[in-house]
Amino acid sequence: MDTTQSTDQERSADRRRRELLEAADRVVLRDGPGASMNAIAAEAGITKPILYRHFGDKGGLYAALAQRHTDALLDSLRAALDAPAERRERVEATLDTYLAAIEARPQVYRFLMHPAEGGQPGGDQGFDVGKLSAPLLRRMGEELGTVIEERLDLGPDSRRLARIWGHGIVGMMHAAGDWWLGERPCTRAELVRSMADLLWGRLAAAGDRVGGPGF
Amino acid sequence: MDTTQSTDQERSADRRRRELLEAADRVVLRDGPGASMNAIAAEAGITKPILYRHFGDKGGLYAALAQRHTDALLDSLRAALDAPAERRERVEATLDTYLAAIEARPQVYRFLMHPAEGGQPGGDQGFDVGKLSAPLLRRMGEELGTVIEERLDLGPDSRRLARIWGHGIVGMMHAAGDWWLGERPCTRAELVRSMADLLWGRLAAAGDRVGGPGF
DNA sequence: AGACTCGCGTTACCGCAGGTAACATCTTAG
DNA sequence: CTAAGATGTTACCTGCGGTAACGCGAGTCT
Repeated sequence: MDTTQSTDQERSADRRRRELLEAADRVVLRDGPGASMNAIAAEAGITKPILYRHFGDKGGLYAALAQRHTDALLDSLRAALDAPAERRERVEATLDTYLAAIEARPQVYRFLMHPAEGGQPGGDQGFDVGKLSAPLLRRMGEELGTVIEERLDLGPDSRRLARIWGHGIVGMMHAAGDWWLGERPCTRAELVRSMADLLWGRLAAAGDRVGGPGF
Repeated sequence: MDTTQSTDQERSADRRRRELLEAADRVVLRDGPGASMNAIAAEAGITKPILYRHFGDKGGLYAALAQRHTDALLDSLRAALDAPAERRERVEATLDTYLAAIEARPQVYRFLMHPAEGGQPGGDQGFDVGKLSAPLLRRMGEELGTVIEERLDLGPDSRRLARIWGHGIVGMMHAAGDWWLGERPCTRAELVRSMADLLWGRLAAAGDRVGGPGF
């Protein structure tokens, strides 16, 4: 009945859990975001119900996997953000870190980016709009927002402003990165510089083109 | 055999197509992005195979639906972008237009945003990373990039820069909007202002907070 | 008129995915 | 030796995307 002497079994369960997650990782890396539970179970050398015992449902496995990668990526990003350098340099390093990560393992990040679909037939209608849209993006946005708020002096509304900017910048990074991955229109460094330029207000500062639209 | 006298049937087919799309629209509006083909067919008062005859597969219906909304939204955005006003005002109007749209019909835009999942079992493995990720986002990004390039004088690399910025800004808008829809941390106007501030370089211009991190 | 095609629509089915119930087994405690 | 409980299995259910095969009414050709 007591909960104190379960260390042994918990250890074992945790180890299995990690093994399963690593297997899932391999499958996702190979098959992309559409990896099926069957495939993951097979890769782990077991069968489906075990996966479900460990993770509840596919969303659970998704969440666990997402947390692993999100943690890892966030650590890298934090390191870039905390580097002792000029702000511009830190921002560029952060952007580059993110892009390097998605460039190295695109399948994984494609898997992480979109929602779990959900849609239980018998259950609720699910009006929680965008509630659990993309965990990685959300966490990155929050994190970046926190960092911005910690580091910068933004006046009275700093909290709100920082969070908005956090999510906004992450979204910019993500969308531009996704597009860049598909089309490869330039080098990573160029992309980084261009995005930093955008954040540095070059859009606002640029001159109008001569001969405007029609008039 | 000839292809000239098919106007009548084409009219009819087009009308049915439109009806089906409107039905699909209603269902997506009600059931969210997980709307099933069966549900859509039922809503339209017909059965599945007809949908497949008209749209090929779910991706086809998805594409058709996406095009409708994307066209409509892009028209609104172009209008905001083309308004005879200061650049800052136009940017704010554009952001606000987008946010108003997703606020008005969140389900629809949630449906539009994420990929079709794909994953044909017998066919290719699908290594086209992010190729067809989110049509709406991509089109908006391209469109905005074009507009930026047309309007602004950005020096030698204007084409590349404009496209990057287009996709980046759209991503920012999307991510911040998605987060805002879920949490509603502030009014729409505040969000718009904050994002415009970001684009106007306030991040770069802000002062460091007194007493930095640990040192 | 009668046969022929052809667009529109149906029922019934396949394969596969997520998810579960029920059974088998191996270890460990008393 | 027996009882409990984790570990793993097979076999199954549901629902979805997608398809094949058939039914039917309207125009067309001879």
